Amino acid sequence: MKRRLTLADIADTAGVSVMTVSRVINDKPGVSDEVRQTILALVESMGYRPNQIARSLVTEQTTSVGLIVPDNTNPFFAQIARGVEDAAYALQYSVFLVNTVENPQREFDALDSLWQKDVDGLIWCSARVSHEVLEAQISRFPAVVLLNRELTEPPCNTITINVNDRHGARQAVAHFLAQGRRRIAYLNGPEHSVSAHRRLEGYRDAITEAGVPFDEGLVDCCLPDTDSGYDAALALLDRCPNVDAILAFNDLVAIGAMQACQALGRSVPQNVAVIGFDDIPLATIIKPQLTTLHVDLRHIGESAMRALLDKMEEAACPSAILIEPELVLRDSA
Amino acid sequence: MKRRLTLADIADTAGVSVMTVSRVINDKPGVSDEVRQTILALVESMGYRPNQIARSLVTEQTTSVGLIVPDNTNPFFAQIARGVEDAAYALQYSVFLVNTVENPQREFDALDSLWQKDVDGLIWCSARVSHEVLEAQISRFPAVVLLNRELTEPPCNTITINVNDRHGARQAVAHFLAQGRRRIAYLNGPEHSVSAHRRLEGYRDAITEAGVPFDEGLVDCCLPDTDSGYDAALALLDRCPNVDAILAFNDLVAIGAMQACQALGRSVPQNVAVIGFDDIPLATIIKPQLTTLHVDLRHIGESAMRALLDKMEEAACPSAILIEPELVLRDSA
DNA sequence: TTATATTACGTTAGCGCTAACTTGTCTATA
DNA sequence: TATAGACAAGTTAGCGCTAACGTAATATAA
Repeated sequence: MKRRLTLADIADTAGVSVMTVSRVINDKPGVSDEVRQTILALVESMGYRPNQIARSLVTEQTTSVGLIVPDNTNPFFAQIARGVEDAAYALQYSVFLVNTVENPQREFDALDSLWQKDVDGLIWCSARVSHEVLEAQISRFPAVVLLNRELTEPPCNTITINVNDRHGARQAVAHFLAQGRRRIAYLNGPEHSVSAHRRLEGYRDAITEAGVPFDEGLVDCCLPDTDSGYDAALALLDRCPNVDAILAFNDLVAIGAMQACQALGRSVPQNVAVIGFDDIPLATIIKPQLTTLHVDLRHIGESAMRALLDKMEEAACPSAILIEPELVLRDSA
Repeated sequence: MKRRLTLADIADTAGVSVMTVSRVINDKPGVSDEVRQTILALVESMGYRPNQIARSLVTEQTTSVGLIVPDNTNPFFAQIARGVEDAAYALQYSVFLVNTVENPQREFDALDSLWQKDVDGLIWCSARVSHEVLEAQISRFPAVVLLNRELTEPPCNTITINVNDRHGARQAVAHFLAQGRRRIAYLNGPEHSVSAHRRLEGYRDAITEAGVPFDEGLVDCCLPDTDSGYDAALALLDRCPNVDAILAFNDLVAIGAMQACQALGRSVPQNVAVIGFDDIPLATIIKPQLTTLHVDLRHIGESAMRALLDKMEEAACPSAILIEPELVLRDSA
């Protein structure tokens, strides 16, 4: 690796001062067209690229953002990450990806490290920390987009993006009820997940409003993956054999639940109807195809990145975005 | 956001020079235990964290690496990314994630941007660029791990990690042959993929060595996703209705192929046996469960990151790692 | 005792860049 | 001709940190 070219190298060969080159590089006024062309040609032929580190030190901008997700192999977050990265590329930003793997220590370390790296903004998905920690951390960053987390008093530098989980869960339950199903179970997600709480609320409200008594035994928690969904559904069907519908926290849990039904000889949707959440690509790949609440995850990722940039440019008022999920009827319900 | 604390702030309140604080922060000798403890306590209570940007400018190290993948939503790369990030976390490094989406311009821009960000190393998956461009780019970085790409004269700063694609494809074909199948098709991946070429070689060699004539009509290319696999398989089965086995470039293509078989009324594995490649989580989720060549992707990601760090620390000799895939028999073949 | 090493600091300079100010030149206007 | 204004540069300083060197005080050796 040869020594990196600096502004001074270009300036020397062009016979001008570093500032003149800097002005050209940053497309700023105060340089004649003639000199500008000369320098531009030199930059091209010598292959000069500004050192972002040095630039960052003085401008206090790094053109990079942090993206915190629980697990990038979860298709839900993979799609969001893809959307964020696509938008970041278009906006000339770089993305630090960090997994928390549902581990508080690692989430904390992630925040610390991103802060030390001086990111211009942070997209924080499914923060599991307490309210106080959340606010304290947010205040350390210039701008933050919070996904799947509400804030009673959102700071100026923050945007929240939430899926209308309550409404989504209600739609699913309404669909079950319309089919005449009454023993409707809910396999919920992680205990500290905000989405999980909201979906549970929607489920309970829809059930009770329809005059069906809420039965704690029909609700259980599990991790948001296929295996956990499988285990939880197995236990559920053992405990309450007359269940005729399962709403799942997300598509992965729904798929696990369908597999459990099949393993127990219950056919889907005849004996047990299943509805998932998110509409990940897998939903149309498995058989029976999964009825689910569609959310355009890639779009959410892109919006998150673009909204973050807006906040970075002018930390105006706080703002909240609510995404409406849409029930997509397929084969499982 | 309040002003960031600097070394000088700590030094002032401690009544020492910045260098003394710097020595303590970096755990270097030349400070008495007493002063060291005082400063450590101050750092703790004031919540000081060094500014990585400033540190990077002088040390020319950023403790961050770049990870280039075609598409992070592809489970193959998602698993690898997860492995890389896990190892990076353990090693106190941060990871820039960049997608190329099979777009040469974007791949080029990604490299440029990572270079400007001064990453300490680069993990480059499935590089699609020409040999010359590859070598030129590698020479710009302190250390590079190349995944799925071979190098005739690997530079000192490079490690290549490859899956033994030829052997994998041979195993699959051998399994088909042992079952008495003779009309064995191969749905290959992207044209510029090195893995695709190697798997094709393994397929052809195994076929011809068994005395079965190689038939070009039984080979086709497609993008490495389910939809493309579906379309390609549909066309294939239309062209050559007597196909009795399909080897797919990867699991996603294999799943698309299975769906195409089902759509055409061909049962898997009775009429057509299917074998995939990679063993992504999906392989055990779909029905029939996919027989495939298992590769421990997460482990590859972790190894890549650790190997990269080794290279960064001492750019000794070049090295190459070869991963042996293992045929996992399930239901599809 | 004097010469030499060792320890525990402090001082200076500079990484590559940009913000803010200064200087010089040319032109337009009274 | 004098004078202000516009433009095209150059000069200076500093972002926060660390490498390299300097220095004073103490410890060790001859």
